Amino acid sequence: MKKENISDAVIRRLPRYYRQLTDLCSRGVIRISSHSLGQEMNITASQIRQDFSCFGEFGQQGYGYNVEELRSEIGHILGVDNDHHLVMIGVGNLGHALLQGFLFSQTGFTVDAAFDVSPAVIGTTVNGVPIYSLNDLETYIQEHSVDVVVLTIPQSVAQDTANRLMNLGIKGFWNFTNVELSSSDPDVKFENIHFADSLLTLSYRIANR
Amino acid sequence: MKKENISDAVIRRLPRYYRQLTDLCSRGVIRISSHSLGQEMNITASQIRQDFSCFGEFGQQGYGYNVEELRSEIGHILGVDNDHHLVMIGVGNLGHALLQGFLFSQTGFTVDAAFDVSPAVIGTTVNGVPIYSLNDLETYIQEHSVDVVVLTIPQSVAQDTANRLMNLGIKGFWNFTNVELSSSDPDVKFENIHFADSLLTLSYRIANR
DNA sequence: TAGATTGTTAATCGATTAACAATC
DNA sequence: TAGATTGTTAATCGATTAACAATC
Repeated sequence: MKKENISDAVIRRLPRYYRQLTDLCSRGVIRISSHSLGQEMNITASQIRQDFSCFGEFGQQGYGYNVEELRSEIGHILGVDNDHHLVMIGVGNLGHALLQGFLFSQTGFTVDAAFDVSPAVIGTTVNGVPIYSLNDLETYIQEHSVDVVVLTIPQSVAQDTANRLMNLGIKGFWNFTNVELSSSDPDVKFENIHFADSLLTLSYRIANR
Repeated sequence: MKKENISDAVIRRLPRYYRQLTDLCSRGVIRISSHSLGQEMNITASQIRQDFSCFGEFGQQGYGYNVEELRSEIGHILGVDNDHHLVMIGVGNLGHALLQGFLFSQTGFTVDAAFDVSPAVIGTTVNGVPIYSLNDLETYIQEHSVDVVVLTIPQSVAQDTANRLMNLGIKGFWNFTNVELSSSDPDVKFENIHFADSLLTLSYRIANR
């Protein structure tokens, strides 16, 4: 039975399922049961069936799940075939590294442009992505369809820049600044990568085993 | 009452508390109640008191918490004053960006060395951190105390490299490869930064609001 | 003292796990 | 058909929230 409200915990497991299924595909596995999938992922079979059942009926009794079909269903749920468009704000070391190394296309995103304040990079291209002046942001956003912005800018300007982008109608933020961004509009979504938080939890766990 | 088993959910909130308290400190706030802290962080006062009570009694009835003191207590719990030592494996775009931009010292870590296979970077220094050949890994680890390694290497060599490091006794992995690493030793801790997983959850949420 | 706020116990809520009828 | 495995309902477990006596 499809559910109305999907919990955050379920959503966060979806990319892991997708990753595991992609791996199974590449290993040539055709079908898999919730039990075997659970063994590989350290998740109970019950949870797997519960999770999938939030979105539909993808399996077959007595058989299990077709790997390729299930992968494609979960990809669809995650929106990898939605042709999302993205621009990057801030092309410092980290922004540069993402443009060079992160496979945006594998998650269904196209990077159309990047913006920075430094004359040294404005007008150049990184991995095929043109870098414009942050002064041209308003014009650009009004003329293009942008689903998500990546914030790879200094902490100090994070909330201000986010506000500027929200005023332009941006509703998806992939936030790499170590700042908790917020909005009064519940339709605006923030996804944070907090490096420091992550390393601190590791610090805690190596000190408390 | 101090608890024996701290749940993962609590641990993951600690760095956020630490961040918020650092901010309060810098704003000159001296004391705060669980209620006001909760308002600022969008957490119930109950949860805050529950969380803190896992580790001790840091507040005072009728007063609340001393911001600076509480910050220091939580920092101590997280291990920021433990003088953890860290080496980086793989100095590509991302490794480079982290060495240049991430403030390791703010989380109590010292980066002593980095390793790579590329002759172009071996022997050089990035932000004061010497880059050695991956061939010298064994010797180095045996001669130095290393608490955590950062894995910023290609997916394809992730698990093998991790195994090699585990054999050398490394028990803390900050893993930036999009691979689920595992170990049979429960004392080995992995903390993953899965960029793709993060962006996919954002993709899901902008498509389903 | 009176008001505020803690730490903790009890109640509620939600998520995970177990069980099982349905059925391929 | 018999065995396997699903989707779903019920039971359990754990985490969050509410309530309150203790006390600064």
